[in-house]
Amino acid sequence: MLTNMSTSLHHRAVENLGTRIVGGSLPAGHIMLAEQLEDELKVSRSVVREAVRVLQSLGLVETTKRVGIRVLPPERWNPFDPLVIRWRLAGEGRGAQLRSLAELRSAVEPVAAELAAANAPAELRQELLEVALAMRDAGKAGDVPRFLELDIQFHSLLLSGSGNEMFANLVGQVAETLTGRTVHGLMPDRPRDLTLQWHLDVAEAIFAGNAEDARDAASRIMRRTISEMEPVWVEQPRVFVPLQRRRHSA
Amino acid sequence: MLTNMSTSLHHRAVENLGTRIVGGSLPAGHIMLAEQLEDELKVSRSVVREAVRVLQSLGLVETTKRVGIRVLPPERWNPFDPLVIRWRLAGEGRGAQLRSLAELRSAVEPVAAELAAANAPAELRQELLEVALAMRDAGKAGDVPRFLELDIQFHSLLLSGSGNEMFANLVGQVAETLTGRTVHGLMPDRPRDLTLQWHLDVAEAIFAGNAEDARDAASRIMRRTISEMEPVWVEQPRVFVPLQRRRHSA
DNA sequence: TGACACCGATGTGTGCAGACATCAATACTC
DNA sequence: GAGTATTGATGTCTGCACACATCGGTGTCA
Repeated sequence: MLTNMSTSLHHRAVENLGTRIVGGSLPAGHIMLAEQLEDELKVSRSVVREAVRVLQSLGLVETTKRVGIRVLPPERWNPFDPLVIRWRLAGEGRGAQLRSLAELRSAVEPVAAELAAANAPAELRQELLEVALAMRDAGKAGDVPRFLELDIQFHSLLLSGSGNEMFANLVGQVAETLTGRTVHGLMPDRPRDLTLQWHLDVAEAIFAGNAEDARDAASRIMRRTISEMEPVWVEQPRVFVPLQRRRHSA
Repeated sequence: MLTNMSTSLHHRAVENLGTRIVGGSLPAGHIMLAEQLEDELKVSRSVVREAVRVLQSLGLVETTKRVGIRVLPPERWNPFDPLVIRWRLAGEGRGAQLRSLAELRSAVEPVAAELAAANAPAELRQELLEVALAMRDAGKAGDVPRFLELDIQFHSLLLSGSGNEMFANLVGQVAETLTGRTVHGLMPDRPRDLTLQWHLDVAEAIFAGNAEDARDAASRIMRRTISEMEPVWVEQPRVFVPLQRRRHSA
């Protein structure tokens, strides 16, 4: 072992291969041999094997005896896995990934708001309201970093408050899109008054237990968000997978 | 090695541990030792280590030197992974899992319909229309198995037609909920006329490129679906995870 | 005497090397 | 062309060395 630093070899191997596959430099159909990977990554057989097993569970590769380790096409990847999402965001697929996430958000958040209005515990409703108020203050003051932080917190609370663990799990991805939007300079210098008001509307409706209003206000935020972000993914080709048989994975 | 049959040792090890963890017989915080797992599963270290690595990538366990392999609480599991979903559906969490999936569907399908109306290729729109018509026939004839098959095909086409790979990836899970609903005897002997009509409405709106109508009709289907399935998950406690820091996974 | 900081022993995951088993694609035989 | 043998890759097992977090003992100081 030559250079060991803070991250395990396994981790680095997964990261290396995952990035290259998702990034496209290892195209679908490309075949690698375990032994070749040992040489290339300068690690032992066990490290390679454990890494390949993980990539296999993500749907990035499959192994066949007498053939080797075959890179699978994107349709086979698990698009919900945090690793895959991160790798896509870091590479060529960034635009398409941001669009997918934004569309997913636009679908989920209104329903999450609806569920939160019906089910969220009292403290969470209270906190949501406070965050919305703080967002308004930070927004009107033009404090962009603070606003971003509160924005993430708001949408995290919303998703958690739904009581749906799948929704709650999207917190990380939503944070990613929100920061990405700011980093890409897609946010106006000072959040629009309407946006601030809609966030307050969501929080108040949830606080009051009004599911329909919460959903409608959240929908408005999502529509605005989508329209603001569209410039990022213009001309990203959509992929229509022609009714493939889904495996049970493995 | 005593009994080797059709599935690899690795696969069986993952399946064994995954089922037990998700099923609850290995509770959060429980600590296992690699050596102990070798004895228990009657496999070698390499098999155990590769299996543990996969479970780690799913968020089911974490490993710590000098401590062992620790089972993680459900909030840490990746709720979107097909394996985790399958294990949950097979065990105690079945009700809660079905609810989560149904809520996710109810969020996603209307947006998918909207996107399909705007983007789907012509052949897919055509096929969707034909399937909807066939559903009507099978429904009126009271042919339940045929109807289920077409229903799955309809919703699969809808999700694929959105051109969003995350939506498209939900096909398997949606099929699971649809069959589950039928198996659990939650379907009326003969699908309601309104349901059949709404499916046709969705197909026609998408065919005509009318996004709003497609979304509204899909929403109606989803509301009906939720209300029909609610009996399955009555009294399932919701979990509100209190603003936990999401790791970058690994 | 008691509390605390230090430090080494211990045990566990991590990584390595080499062997044999298994199985499917290919080549060969008839 | 069908059946069989070969071959080469992954699958599995094992013994070893290392890194390092934890625990317990020891020494110091108050």
